[in-house]
Amino acid sequence: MTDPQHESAGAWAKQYHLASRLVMESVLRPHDLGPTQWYVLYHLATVGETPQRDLAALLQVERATLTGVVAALVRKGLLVQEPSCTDQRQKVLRLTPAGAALWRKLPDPIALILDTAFDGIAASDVETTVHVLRTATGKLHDLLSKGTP
Amino acid sequence: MTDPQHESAGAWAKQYHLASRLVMESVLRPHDLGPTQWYVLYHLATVGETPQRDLAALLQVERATLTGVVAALVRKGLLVQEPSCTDQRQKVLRLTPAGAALWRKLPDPIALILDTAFDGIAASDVETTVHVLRTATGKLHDLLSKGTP
DNA sequence: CTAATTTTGTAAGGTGGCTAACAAAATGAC
DNA sequence: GTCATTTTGTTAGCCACCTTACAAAATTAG
Repeated sequence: MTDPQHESAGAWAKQYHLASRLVMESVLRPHDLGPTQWYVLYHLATVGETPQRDLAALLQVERATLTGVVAALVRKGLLVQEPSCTDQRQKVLRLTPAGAALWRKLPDPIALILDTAFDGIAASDVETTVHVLRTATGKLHDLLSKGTP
Repeated sequence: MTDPQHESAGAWAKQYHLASRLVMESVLRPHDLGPTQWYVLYHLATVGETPQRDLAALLQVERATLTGVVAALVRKGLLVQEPSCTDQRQKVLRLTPAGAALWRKLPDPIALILDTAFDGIAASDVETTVHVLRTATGKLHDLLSKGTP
């Protein structure tokens, strides 16, 4: 899906993203977790029990997507999903002991990626990159909201 | 899937990538094409008939993935897949007249994305961005090839 | 020439993303 | 208090990508 004719910052953002996802997947594969599954565990382990609704917003995935990811983790016995006592529509997610134990053994793929990827690159250049990509992303979102009212 | 704790250049590459894919999908949706399908048409329209094997390498997708994409386009009558006369394992892909006609009517989503996203950003900043992302991507690939021999 | 190996495409099954339609619970209007 | 609306999660169906395993054709070894 790379496009040799249009080689540009756009293509490189994609290349970087794919490479970092490959690293993440290769780190997590031995533990039988996908990247999104890891993010869910990460959040529950560091922040504690969380309503599923909030998690969808935090991870920026659709409710329906999270349903599937959570179902996979519940199937593996790593977390439980129980109805909130104050609002019976909501479900609260919490690590099981097995989930917490797994988390303790898990490497941190994000730290590995950042340490590897930006090692030796000037901080100011990284800042410029973040700024350019953030600006570009904003413009694309503007286009989307204008183009599709 | 964004990760507020680790918000960094890593997350922004992803954000940009997702935004550009959304733009591409919204441009192509009226024509009932997905991004990868568009890239296949793009290549066949600008370069001419191509062995499926080569196309997989050019688009950087797995052979198995391309099988599905090509099948969808064949189903729509936009291209044909015929065995090579010199090597009967290979299949050569070529636009049909219908595919060529559709291509002529199609907008160029890549041009739209690049024009929108990087408009008004200093060329030197874009160059820095490309350099940082390319370097970071290279380091991640190094890690992958060393880590998994 | 035959037998082993490599190359090419396909099939099956999983992940993770989306939308749309739905049911149940909570909330607001009146 | 009842009825309409909003919120929450699930289901079902689609897309694009992956890996593994396979079959058929081509190439290489002997």
